[in-house]
Amino acid sequence: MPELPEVETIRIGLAKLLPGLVIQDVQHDWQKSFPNAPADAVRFMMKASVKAVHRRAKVLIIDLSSKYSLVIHLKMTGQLVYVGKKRFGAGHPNKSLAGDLPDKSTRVTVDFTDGSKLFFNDQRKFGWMRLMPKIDVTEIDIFRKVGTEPLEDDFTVERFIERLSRRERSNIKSVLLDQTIIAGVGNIYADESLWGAKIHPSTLVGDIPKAKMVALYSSLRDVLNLSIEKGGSTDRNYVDSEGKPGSYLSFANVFRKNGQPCPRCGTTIEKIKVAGRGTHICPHCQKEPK
DNA sequence: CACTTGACCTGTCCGC
DNA sequence: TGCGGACAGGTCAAGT
Repeated sequence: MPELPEVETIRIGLAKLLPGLVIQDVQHDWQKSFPNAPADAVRFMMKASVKAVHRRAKVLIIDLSSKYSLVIHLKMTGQLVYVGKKRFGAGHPNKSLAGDLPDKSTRVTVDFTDGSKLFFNDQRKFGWMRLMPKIDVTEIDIFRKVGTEPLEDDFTVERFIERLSRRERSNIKSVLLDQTIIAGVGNIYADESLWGAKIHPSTLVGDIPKAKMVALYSSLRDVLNLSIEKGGSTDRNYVDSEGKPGSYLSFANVFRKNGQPCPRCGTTIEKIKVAGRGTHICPHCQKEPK
C-alpha cells in the first residue's frame, strides 16, 4: 500500500513524536514481521533512545542511540502508529482505521519508558521490521540497488530522462515501478503521473518524445508533492503515525476512478492490466501505442 | 536482458 | 447466506 508519499508522511509524523523516547520493551507475534531479532538483538534495543527517523525509497529507518537502527518496510498493508500515553485507550483519534491497539493485525509493539507505544500492524504479513547495526543498513538489497529519490533537488529532468533511458525497450509503467530506476513510485502514482503527461502506460520508453518525458517528470513530482501535502492516499489500510487517513485519493484523477469521466475530457476512465498490475487510464487522453 | 508467473498472507468484494 | 474465485497499493525468485 504505502508508496513514497505515505511513507514520507509517516516519517514526518514519527520524526516529531519519537526522538528522545527510550525503549523499554519489544514484543512481536510473527517471526517474519520481526526477523533478525534473536533475543540478543532485542536486548540491544532496551534503554536505547530514538535519535532520528529517515526514509529511503519506501523504507523507514529509525536510528537509535545504540549502534542499531530499526529498519521497516510496510509493503502492502503495514501501518506504523504511535499512541502517546495521554491518548492511549479511550478517545483514540481514529477508531475506525487504527482502532484500539493492539489489535489482531499488530505484529510488533515497542514500549517506551513514558508509557507510550509504537505499533507495527500488518494485515497481510508482507511487511517487516528489522533491528540492524547501523553500519549494515546500507547493505540491505533495496538500498544497494535502489534508484534516485525523485523529490531531491538534484533530480533534474536530465537525470530523469537518463535513468529512464536505461530501459528503452520496456513499457513505461513497469519502468516507473522499478525501484532500481526511481525510488518510491508505486501503482497509484505511476497511474496518476502517466495520466498527467498523457502517456499510455504500455508505451515503450524509447518511443516517448522528449516533450512528453519532460511532462512526465513534472507530473510525477507534482503528484508526489501534492500527495505528501494531503497526507498520502488512503484506500483501506493506510494511516499515518497518529492513525489518521490521508486525503490524496479525493484529488486523484484516474486511480480507482474507472467508470467515471476523465476530469480533462469527459471520456470514461478504464481499468486495464499493464505489467501485471491494475492500471487506470483515460483511453482518449492516453492513446495506446501501435 | 525483458517479461511473466508465482509466492508471500489476509480480507473483501462480486457473482452465482 | 454461503461459497468459490478474483483481486488488493510491494517485492523477490525463478522460469521463459
